[in-house]
Amino acid sequence: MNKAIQIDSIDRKIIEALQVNGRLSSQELAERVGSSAASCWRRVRALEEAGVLQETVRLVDPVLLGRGLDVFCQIRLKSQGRSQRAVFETFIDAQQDVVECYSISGDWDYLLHVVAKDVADYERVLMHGILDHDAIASSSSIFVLRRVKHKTAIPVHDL
Amino acid sequence: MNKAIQIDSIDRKIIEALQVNGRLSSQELAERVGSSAASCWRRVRALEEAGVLQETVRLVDPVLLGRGLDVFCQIRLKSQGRSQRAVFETFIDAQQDVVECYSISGDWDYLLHVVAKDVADYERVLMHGILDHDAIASSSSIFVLRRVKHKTAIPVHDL
DNA sequence: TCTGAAACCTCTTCCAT
DNA sequence: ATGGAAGAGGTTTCAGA
Repeated sequence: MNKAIQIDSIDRKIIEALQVNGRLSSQELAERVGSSAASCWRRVRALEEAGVLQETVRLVDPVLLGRGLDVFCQIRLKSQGRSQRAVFETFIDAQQDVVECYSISGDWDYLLHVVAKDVADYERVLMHGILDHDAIASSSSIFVLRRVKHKTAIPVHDL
Repeated sequence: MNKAIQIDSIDRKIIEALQVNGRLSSQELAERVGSSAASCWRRVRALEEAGVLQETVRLVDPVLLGRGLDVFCQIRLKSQGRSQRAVFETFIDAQQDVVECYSISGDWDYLLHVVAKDVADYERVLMHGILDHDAIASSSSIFVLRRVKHKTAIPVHDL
């Protein structure tokens, strides 16, 4: 991990390919990027050690798993002190229904992405889970009507 | 795809495990869920065919790839008509820097998740990319100061 | 539904370039 | 640093019980 690395155009293609299909073998990568399997294998290992390539995960269909409601929830804390924030973040980390949490600029302190079963379930998560926390002053929920685009791959065309 | 499926507690464990590590073999899955490799392999295939298990993707470190700035951008369209929305969504789908787009309830029509290099890059993406689009009436940007939590796995403990 | 075994693929190293 | 070759080891897939 965390050894500096120089990324060339072949690395770029490897990263691009693995972000879309994390199961490609060195052989398959080699064919796509125009190199050899051994070379690709070495590059992938180097990119892993540098921390560029992280976990391989399986994506799932939330609707089929009964988690059809996405909500973004903005949170304001009573105080923005370091300890207050640390306690809140530890608390959020333990909340299974909160899949993402960002510290943000502007009127609110945090933006949460909550994955709920339905509105009733969200009410439960929010009122009897999140908002029960002492540190929270107020919140505002943005309900997702539809996922228009949902990618995990970040662009690397301009390295 | 899309054949209805009954998910039992072993399927649940398989989904849980693959959401965290998408490279687990049938053998490894079998050990974790207390079943046989062949059985796990059949279950995984059934879950894939049902559409529950989707792609396997490799996650990357955005900072090491020069994409250290996340911004959430709320968009209001000039009109919410069907064709206006369709045109906008097609446009957004083509924008590499927009990794997520949600149609939302409330004061705004869409919530975009943009991954930019830095503030100057975001200004370019927003002003000379997104806001150039005719359909947009106004926008408001929420800058991410820090990723506190960022999971791709959704909870399945309560199926 | 499981076990076992065959066929297949992949990882990993070594070596010559 | 690269590509080719090759053995060890793991994975998929299909019989047969």
